[in-house]
Amino acid sequence: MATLDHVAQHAGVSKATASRALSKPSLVSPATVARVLDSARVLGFVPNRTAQALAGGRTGLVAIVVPTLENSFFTPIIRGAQEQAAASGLHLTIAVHGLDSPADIAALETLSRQVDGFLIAAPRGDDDVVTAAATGIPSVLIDREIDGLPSVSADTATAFGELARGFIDRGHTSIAFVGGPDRSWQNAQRITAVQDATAGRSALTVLGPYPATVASGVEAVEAVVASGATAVISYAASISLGLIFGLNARGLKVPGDVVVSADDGVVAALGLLGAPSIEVDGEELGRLAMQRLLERLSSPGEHADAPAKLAVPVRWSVAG
Amino acid sequence: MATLDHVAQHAGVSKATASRALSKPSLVSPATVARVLDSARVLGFVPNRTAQALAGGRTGLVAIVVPTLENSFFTPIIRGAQEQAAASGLHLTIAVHGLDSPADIAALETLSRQVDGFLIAAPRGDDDVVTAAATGIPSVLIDREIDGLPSVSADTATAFGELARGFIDRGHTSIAFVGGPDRSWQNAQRITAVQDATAGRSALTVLGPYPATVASGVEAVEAVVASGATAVISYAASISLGLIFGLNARGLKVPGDVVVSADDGVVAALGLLGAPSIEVDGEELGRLAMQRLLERLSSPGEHADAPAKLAVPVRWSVAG
DNA sequence: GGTTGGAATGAAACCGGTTGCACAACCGGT
DNA sequence: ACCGGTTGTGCAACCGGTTTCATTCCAACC
Repeated sequence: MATLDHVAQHAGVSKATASRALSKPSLVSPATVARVLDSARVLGFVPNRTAQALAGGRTGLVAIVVPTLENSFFTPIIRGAQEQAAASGLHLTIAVHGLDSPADIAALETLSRQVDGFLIAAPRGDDDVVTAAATGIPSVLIDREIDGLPSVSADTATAFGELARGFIDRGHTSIAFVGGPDRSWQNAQRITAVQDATAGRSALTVLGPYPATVASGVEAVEAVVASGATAVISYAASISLGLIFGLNARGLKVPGDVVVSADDGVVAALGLLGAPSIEVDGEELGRLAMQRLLERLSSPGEHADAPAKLAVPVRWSVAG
Repeated sequence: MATLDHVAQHAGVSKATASRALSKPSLVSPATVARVLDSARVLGFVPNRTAQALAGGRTGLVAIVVPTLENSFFTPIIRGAQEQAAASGLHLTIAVHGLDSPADIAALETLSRQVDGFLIAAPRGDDDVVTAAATGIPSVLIDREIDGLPSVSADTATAFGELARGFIDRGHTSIAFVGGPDRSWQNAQRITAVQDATAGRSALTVLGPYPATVASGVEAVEAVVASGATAVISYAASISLGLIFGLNARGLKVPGDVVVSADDGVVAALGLLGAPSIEVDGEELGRLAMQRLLERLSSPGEHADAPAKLAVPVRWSVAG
């Protein structure tokens, strides 16, 4: 395996010059640069990332923390982040937890010494816990907003409100909201949005919390039916899928007792069936968050400026 | 940030002794070990992975290559692998591609210089391409078997065959198989299993290839209906979901024109509805594969023995 | 023509661990 | 009392780059 030393020798220059020729060519005469580059090519030189990392104080590794992998909402986010990181030559590693137990916090503390930055998606922990974890290492939140921390979130609240309004306009007078995890920021946002939209205009039953899985959608059917709602809005696409299954199994037709889904590529399929839906571009979310993180990594001086909370608009449609 | 030097100083020993006390305690007197450990704790010492990597020639990073993140089949695998890796103090990074294009191969070539080992899940590339990629770096295949390479695969063929037989026993005489990606090894296994089971006993229409998504399930409904099949077996849970949606939308009841699903936690929900199903424990798959990889990493001498192809049994149920 | 300053380069320190080798202390055996 | 053999420890080299600092060379300037 060719090292920088070999390249330098082959090119007849010192290791220092070879290093500069490869990473900061402007500091070296064009002729020398050409010679070094040529030697590197001939020898099939690939710089050792580990050595670079040790010398540069950077690991070349960033971590994304997600509360669960079960919820397919997070996979496009991961992919978007991964692509963006790869474009900058960085690796992405995954840690799975919600940042809401002492063990989680300790794990993140350790992890923070081993990576250059964090992407923290939908953490369940308290504001101060999350803030503590994000302090001392460049971090960007996803789908959670906390003062003082940069974040990228899907602006689903607006869409959920519109959805509720759409149902009311169509004559529904009793709406059910099947809620997601208790400590989810997005869940709180959505509940508030739906509450605001229905206030004084329609009955609203908030159910939950339910984990964002198909199984819990099935499980929630009973409560939905009991609520007497004619329109249902759920926290997540997976829950909606379960709802539709369960309602069908009970002999209820689904475009009829309308069900709404959010957050997922599955929505594309639901869209085909004429269901109202909200579509979050998770890949974009991940990409943007990683972009922000990379910016912070490359210009560490700009801690000062107020970290931006970026709200990414989502697509939604009321009619099928 | 505390370094080994600080710990050594604090404990009143040399850097070398401190290092040994932490990584090879048997070489150091118990009393000294205790003292060093104590100092490390007090100072909050976390070993610098990069330095360890440089000195040890290991990166402490392993990669899992998956063809897509869209198919939720892979997420439990990733989680299982991640947990197992974390238990050994290794990071897991994700690369997304099917190992079937020149760009993919080049990317993997580069990646192989930056990680200690590969987990390659369901690669689409030819045997020799995959073999070439897995050569020169410890690798374990998941859901793909190739002579000469260690692998861990779900033994779904058996289950698919049983499923088909079950349908036939129940009187179905026309079965449709909605196939997955063309170059998927598992898909080929499953088609063969279903063909063998139906041979001479039932008509069989093989449809596809379809990507493993809900949308393609919806898309496949037309072809399924056209085939006249009264029982449908699909390659993946996501496809089955789409099928059920689409069939329902056409006014067809689903336990009735039976649909089978595979490979997913979603199956749990389907099970609730009485649909026949196959359940693969992806987490176990990922865990086992990572275990095999870790073994290879820790004992590099044993290249010699024939690498084992491990077939993990899957749970399946014909009746609801 | 001597001084000044910038460009190009090399020697060596450094990042933070691991490990081969040397050395001292201490063991039981004869 | 002497010796081969552990055991415990420290020194220094090493992994493969990056970076600081000093040095050399040359063109420009007064």
